[in-house]
Amino acid sequence: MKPNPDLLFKALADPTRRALFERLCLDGEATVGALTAGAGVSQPAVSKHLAILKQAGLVQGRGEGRQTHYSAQQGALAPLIDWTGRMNRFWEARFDDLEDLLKRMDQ
Amino acid sequence: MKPNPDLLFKALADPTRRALFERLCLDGEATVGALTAGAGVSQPAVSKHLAILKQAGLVQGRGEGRQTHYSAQQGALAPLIDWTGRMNRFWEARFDDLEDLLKRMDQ
DNA sequence: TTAATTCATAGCCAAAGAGTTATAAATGAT
DNA sequence: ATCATTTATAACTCTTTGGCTATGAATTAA
Repeated sequence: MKPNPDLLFKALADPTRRALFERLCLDGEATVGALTAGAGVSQPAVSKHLAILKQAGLVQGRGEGRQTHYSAQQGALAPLIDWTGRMNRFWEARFDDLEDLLKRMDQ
Repeated sequence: MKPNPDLLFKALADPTRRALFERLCLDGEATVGALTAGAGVSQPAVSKHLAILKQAGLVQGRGEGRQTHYSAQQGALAPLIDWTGRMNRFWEARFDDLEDLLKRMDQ
């Protein structure tokens, strides 16, 4: 239920998968057929990619008749945003230290 | 020189590699030997991972005598932060539309 | 000079991954 | 009831990847 960063990174590492997710983010809901039209791969390939994205918590599928409408899952990127933020923050912390050092040296 | 998101995602998709990068972010510079001690894999494996991280622009190596000091590259995560931000923003846009719709329905 | 240390590269292997075609399962249309 | 459509799964192939050992290249120590 709670998607760890590992699944997210792995899921988004593949360009085809990332393109699918981007499309769902930008254009909203879409059926497998519509997604297959845009992607450069076969329908089974798209279905497999969607399954992986779903497993990672990035998308959800809503069955309606014989077709499945997929959409991006809100908040799914939060762990990624957290992680990148943390890494950046620590770098800035060291940068602040350097600034402090330079300031002290300046006096 | 400008690291595209694909290289970044691919580089950070591997847990060992992500752990190396995290360590460099949190603890600053470290030699290959020191990094190998922490990682659960052989020294050649660490070297290969570092090469990939370097290729992605995530780290840099400073040769000093027979050892190489690696450190996290500042700003390297910017494309990732951009991308996640964009994806999130579009979702929020749709959310705002929904709010507008609900507000209009309310009247 | 010789020996030891540190890192990178080469070469190999097993596992994972992304793609395909074929087909099953479910639904909708005739 | 039959046929068509839509999606998911199965079975397979091929490539990529992450790991290892062995070794080379460069530097430092004895």
